[in-house]
Amino acid sequence: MTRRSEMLELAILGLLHDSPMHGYELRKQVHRVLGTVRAMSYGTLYPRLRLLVERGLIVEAGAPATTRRGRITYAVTSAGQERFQSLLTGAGPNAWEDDAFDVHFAFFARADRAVRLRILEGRRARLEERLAMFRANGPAEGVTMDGYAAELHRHSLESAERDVRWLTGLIETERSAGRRGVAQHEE
Amino acid sequence: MTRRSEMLELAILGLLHDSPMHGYELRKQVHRVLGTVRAMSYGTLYPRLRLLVERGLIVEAGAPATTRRGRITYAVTSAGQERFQSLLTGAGPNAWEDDAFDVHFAFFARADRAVRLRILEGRRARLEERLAMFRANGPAEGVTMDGYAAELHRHSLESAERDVRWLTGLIETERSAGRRGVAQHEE
DNA sequence: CGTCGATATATCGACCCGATATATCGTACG
DNA sequence: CGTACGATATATCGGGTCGATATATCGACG
Repeated sequence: MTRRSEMLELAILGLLHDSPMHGYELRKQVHRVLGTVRAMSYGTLYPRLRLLVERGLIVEAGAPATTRRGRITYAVTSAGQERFQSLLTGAGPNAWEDDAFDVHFAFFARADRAVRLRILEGRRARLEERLAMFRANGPAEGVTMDGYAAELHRHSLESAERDVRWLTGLIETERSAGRRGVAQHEE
Repeated sequence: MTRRSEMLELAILGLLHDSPMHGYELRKQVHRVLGTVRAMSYGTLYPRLRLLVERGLIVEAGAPATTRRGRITYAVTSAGQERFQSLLTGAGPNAWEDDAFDVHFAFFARADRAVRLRILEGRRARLEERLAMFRANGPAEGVTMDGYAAELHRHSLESAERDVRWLTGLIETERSAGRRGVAQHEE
């Protein structure tokens, strides 16, 4: 299991939990959550669905009468539910990376506050680490940069700083909700 | 040549033009331009360097006296320069995508204004297209979204909108510089 | 002079992407 | 009706990327 394939598995299991569907529809949903860029190709999705069936995490669940020819509807099994939970709540440093973070975040309603805080803080730490590295070889240092390279550097820095502020706000919300014993964002 | 490999080739040729270097240093520079996320692994870089040598776009150029054992310094050939220019200025829709756009932008000083404008406008159009798709299946529509999914959606939208404004500013600058016959950002 | 972390290249297996092939469904139009 | 067309839907393949690992040298420090 690579980082990427773990993330895709989490996305598939999480979306199928919301409601059973077939591959084509599933991919559209992944696009919705992840954006067009980081989403999954058919060449990845269909083989993976079969693999998940083999491993007993999902099953073909189409009611033959209502199912159009050529369509295969999938649903999560209880083993799949467990796998989803362990991927979501047992999230390690893999979940700090860009695309994996988004998928985890999208399913935050199904994780408790401790897990949410751990992922948010890990993500923020990762971004700050990257910011430090990025600032270290800015245009001020020995590195030569023309106007465009410097502008790109500035803009990237600004975007990352904005994301850090966003995360800080979310962390603060989780913490204050915890203090008051209120779950503000629950489903 | 896939989209990704074209982008990596552009990055390698462009960075080696600035100054000859060996693979390890080259990768650090790619990291600097692209950020840690979208950069290139060694398993991609080293085979590609050898391929570029085979194709005559770069040469091993280490002065044996000043070169540490085990180091191979590369420099662009004139064929490599031409390839760089054709990749940069002949940029098609591939250059509208996230990582490819960044690399092209980093080398803008070596493209003329017409090319820069074409890439900036293409990039903006791609982002706006994505924004439209993204807005279309927001939380308002039939799609059910809990608080976290909605928050992710909102934040992604905001980031993309910010990038569009950034591009619009850059386009305006290029246009007004053109009108006044001034090349503000030139090296 | 010995150890340790940074520098540097090379290679391999797992597996992801993008393109393509194939077929069916919905529907609009004469 | 029927037929043409775009959207829906699954399947597969080759090219190529990633991440891990192996190997070895350099520089600094005590």
